[in-house]
Amino acid sequence: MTGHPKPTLDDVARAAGVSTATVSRCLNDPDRVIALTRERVMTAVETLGYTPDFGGRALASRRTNTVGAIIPTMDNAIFARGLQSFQETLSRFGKTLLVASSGYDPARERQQMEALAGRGADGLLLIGSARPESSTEYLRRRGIPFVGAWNLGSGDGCFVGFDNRAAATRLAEMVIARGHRRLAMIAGISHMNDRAADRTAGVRAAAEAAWIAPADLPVIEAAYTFEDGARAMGELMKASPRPTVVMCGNDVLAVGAMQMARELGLKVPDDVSITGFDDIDLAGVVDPKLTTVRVPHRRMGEAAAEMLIKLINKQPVECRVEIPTAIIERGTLAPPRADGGRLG
Amino acid sequence: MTGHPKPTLDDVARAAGVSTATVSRCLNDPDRVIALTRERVMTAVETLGYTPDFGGRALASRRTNTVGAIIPTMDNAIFARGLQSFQETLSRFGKTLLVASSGYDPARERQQMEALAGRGADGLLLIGSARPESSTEYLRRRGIPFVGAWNLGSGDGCFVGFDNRAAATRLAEMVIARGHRRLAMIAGISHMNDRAADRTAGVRAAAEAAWIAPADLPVIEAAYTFEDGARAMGELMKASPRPTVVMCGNDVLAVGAMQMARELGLKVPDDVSITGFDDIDLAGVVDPKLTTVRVPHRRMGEAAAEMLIKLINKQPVECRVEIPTAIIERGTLAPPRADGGRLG
DNA sequence: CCTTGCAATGTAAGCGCTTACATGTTGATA
DNA sequence: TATCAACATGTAAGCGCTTACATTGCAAGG
Repeated sequence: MTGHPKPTLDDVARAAGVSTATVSRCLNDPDRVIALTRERVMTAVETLGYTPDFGGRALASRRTNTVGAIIPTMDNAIFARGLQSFQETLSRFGKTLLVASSGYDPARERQQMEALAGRGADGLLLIGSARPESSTEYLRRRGIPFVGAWNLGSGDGCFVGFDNRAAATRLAEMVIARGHRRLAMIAGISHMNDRAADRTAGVRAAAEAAWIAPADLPVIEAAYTFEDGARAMGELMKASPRPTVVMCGNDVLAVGAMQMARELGLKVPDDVSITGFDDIDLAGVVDPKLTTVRVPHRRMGEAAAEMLIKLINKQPVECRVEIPTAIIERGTLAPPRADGGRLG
Repeated sequence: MTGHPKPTLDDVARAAGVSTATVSRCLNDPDRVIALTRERVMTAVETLGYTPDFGGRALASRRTNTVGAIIPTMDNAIFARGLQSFQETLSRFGKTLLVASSGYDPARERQQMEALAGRGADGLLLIGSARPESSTEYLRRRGIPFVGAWNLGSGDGCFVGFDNRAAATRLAEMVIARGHRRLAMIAGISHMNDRAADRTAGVRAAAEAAWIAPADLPVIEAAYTFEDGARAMGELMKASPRPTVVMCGNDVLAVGAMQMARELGLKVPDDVSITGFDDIDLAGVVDPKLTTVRVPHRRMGEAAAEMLIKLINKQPVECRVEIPTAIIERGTLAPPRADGGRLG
């Protein structure tokens, strides 16, 4: 009864007593087949446990209805959230998502581009805009449209994302307006990560505009873990006089910094203020709740999907969609203490 | 210069002045081609921007070197971690991972099985063991090996995972040994989630063994968010007398519960003890640090990949690999207060 | 009763690749 | 020098599907 382990269209056709063309039509455009036949075919499909071979189908039809996404890492809630809504939107349009990760390595990203192109991706979602010209050139040559997300590129590609730099500037301005003059920053690793680099640049710009000397804005880069945030905070707090506020490149680092502050016996925000970036769930759970920048990932994923689909269909698109961010004031930012936070 | 947007093997062969067979060999088994020819071919590949078509290749060679994974949701750090190492291990063996998500819906899981089978997956990683017989039957029929992960199934399939039930029992026994007699539990949603169900069952078993009445172990199910954990905690704390300990089905719920405790003015662990499950990074960051069960996801992902590859290669395998868990004692579990936690 | 036209189905040519087999070219051996 | 491996490359047959085109059957119009 079990028969052939991997039935083909031919097997189904034979079992149903029709031609392969009819079976194919049943599967792709059922209305073109009379009900009686269709039923026979569907029964055969069922009993044989037939599943169409994607490769064969793609080869013959020259369509895949597949789009790819290359994210730096899967191990990061930030991308997961946006990707989820990207994928939901795609599937509303009958498209399948293939996800690959690059590990923040441009060479690997390029590899994955080729892998996805080879798998027939009609379009690609990439993160940010920091990549060699040759990579985008490759896609352009193959006629594969792509959109950069999570950031707004400066080049001529299509982007949907946040103005990380401007948001960081606004937050820093707010911090300075509270009276802080000795800042510090725990930034994400900026190498090949334009989001992290932009956030740092934004804070620096605000500091400069307020005549704060670079020496009063030390910056430490740290990987995306609580521990790295904590370690960086430890470094920063060794200075004398201490910074009165530590601005972090993301919420994970900020929470790590808060933990270290606690261990050092420093009260947040009385002894030191801390700010984050992203507004992940966690930001509302820590004590005190984190002052941060809200970054609406779901909306962005949706917008990115819509843009990409338009590009694939060669419809006209607005090629630069900015998703607005918002500063969320909670409990970790306060004016500096009157004594200026001197040691002892 | 740009030429054909999507060059094929034929184009490369023509450009290099060789046959398609030679190009194919250059790409798949370079040693079988003399260096001079190989160079010509590679140059042509380069200048044309050629990428092999996966569909064509799979069709002709009847191999894909692809394995699939179907996880309940991408939006969850728990799976991300294990999946990452699963994928790393696979790529050491030259295999590519395709990830799909089911949204905890068996019908959708089945769909994804077919999609991955159609894409030529040589094997599948599934989560847990709760699924209709017909789904596993489908895979068996098509000769696609699969392993269930994150839990140890009872059936005849292959599994690599944790004994969620036993771990929960051990933790509950420890809680009871500390003197707690009025427990409560905030469980994950158990519908179609054997991990959550097993953890609840484990706690119940320990309670029963200690002659704790079911009334002294109320259980509320809550979704995987801080907020749901907090809400459930709110419910539980209305009881009088209050439970002296709240055991949570995962760390996210536990942290939500801790937050609510704080809002209610309850000190953890003095007024109420809380335990988690999973030992995510966050568990070491909250204050006090969470007592929980460590679940080594990376090791599991690795083991799952190794098992699946053996199955694909039809090598003999130990079909039931248990990854040991460990209770991590930190700050949220203490003996109940002498006054038994009466209200007021 | 023979067209005509349409609907339902069949026929067969590839889609881009791999690979068994055939062919051509060496250099070593007899 | 003839013979024959051993090697480098070419030839061509599909892999499982879709689809343009061909065929068939049948109702309606002339």
